[in-house]
Amino acid sequence: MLSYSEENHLKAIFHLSVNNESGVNTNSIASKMNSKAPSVTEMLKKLSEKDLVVYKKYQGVLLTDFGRKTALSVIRKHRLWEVFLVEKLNFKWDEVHDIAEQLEHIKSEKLTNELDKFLDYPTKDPHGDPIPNPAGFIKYTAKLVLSDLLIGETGKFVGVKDSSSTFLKYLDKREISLGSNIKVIHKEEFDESIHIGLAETNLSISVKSAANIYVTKL
Amino acid sequence: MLSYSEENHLKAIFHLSVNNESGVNTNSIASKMNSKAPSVTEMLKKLSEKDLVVYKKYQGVLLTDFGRKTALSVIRKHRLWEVFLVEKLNFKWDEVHDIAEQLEHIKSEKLTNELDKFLDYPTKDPHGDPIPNPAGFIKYTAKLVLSDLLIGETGKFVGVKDSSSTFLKYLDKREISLGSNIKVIHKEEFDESIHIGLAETNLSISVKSAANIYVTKL
DNA sequence: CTATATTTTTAGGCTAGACTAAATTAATTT
DNA sequence: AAATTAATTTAGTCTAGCCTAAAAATATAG
Repeated sequence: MLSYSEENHLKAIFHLSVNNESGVNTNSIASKMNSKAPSVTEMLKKLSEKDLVVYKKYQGVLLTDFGRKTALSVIRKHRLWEVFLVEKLNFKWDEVHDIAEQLEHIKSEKLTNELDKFLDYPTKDPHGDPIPNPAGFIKYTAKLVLSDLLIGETGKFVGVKDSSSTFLKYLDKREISLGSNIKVIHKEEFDESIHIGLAETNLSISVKSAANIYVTKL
Repeated sequence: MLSYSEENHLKAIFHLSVNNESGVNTNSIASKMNSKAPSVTEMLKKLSEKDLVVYKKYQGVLLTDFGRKTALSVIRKHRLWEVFLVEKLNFKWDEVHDIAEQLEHIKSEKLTNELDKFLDYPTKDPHGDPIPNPAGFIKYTAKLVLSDLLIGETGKFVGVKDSSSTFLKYLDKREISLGSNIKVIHKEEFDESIHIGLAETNLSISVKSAANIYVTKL
């Protein structure tokens, strides 16, 4: 039985492992966990004992298959609960993260699988992130970002990179919501800001924002 | 922000306070918590610091109004989650306790209240126990037990005193379920066992079982 | 009303998980 | 390639929550 802290470290390592085949740094884990490097080192030793990670002093850390599966089970729960909160309990997509951080640690396989069924086997969470299946398989889709589109192209808004509450509220205010079609009308040379067309309105957003918006080309 | 352990101690004290106006014993709390007396003493000091209980050395402990409200908020969450598990996720009433013990500590008032709304404001949990309202008000109903009924009387099964999984399974096997009408047909003098009539069948149960079955007289 | 038994508290120890400060290893610069 | 900088680990400390054993207070019995 893993502790919350162990599960959270596994999750952090999992997220940092993406595009990082060579081993995850102690410091990057600490910063993701809002803790300090010595706490991480200690935890890595423990996770290594339990065969959840492969850890060699000063060499960074990687998940074992077992560790990866465990991390994905936590992520699965997190994302299922997010769907539950938005679909069933009227939460907005910017309100669900902190609660899901708590719910993801509830231990009951039956609960997770019944929840999955109750929600009709969703494949994505409210931010567009894929939900791992019970076996720990996760279906990644190639990630294109709004700022990658050329002038004249249209993309469907399928997810956000940074799902901080402030960014999500920013999108809500501008009525840019998951599933909308977004057309790139013009790119400003001066500041690289992008003029976009939505169903009803046109507006201008910064590159920084555009780089946070995942789209699929239409 | 209270810890799980603090919340669990408050809950234990609350349950032990019923029919115990004069103060709850350290040992009884320890036994309910599966811990030892010194751990309880330490916790009582802390809860007292936080004005959740009134505690005087060697004199037992009682909840303050604030402590009582806090305990009821945890109990409210516990029971709402139990309803959710049974009504929405196909759990049996004997399977929900351990999971609700985890879910009851999730911190989000909005979550609790939205869940309440989603479940259509239930007043009882799957074992017939009343669900406190958001203000911490709990509506007790006078508790009559099947073994209190006289021969010829019929009661409606509204709850169980001991909700251990073994007892609940015992009831399921005999198809005695919440809401059933139960008629007392005969009481055996020898062993005080009770012959009862259900919708379809008649059967005989022990006094011990009958004393665990709450009914309202019809 | 003393003596014994029971209950509760104190004293001191342990583990998990965090931390700071210091030491060590690795990486980078010149 | 040595020196400096950065990253990581070790050493030692702290708190929460638990424990056992011993001491103290209360309750019970003769």
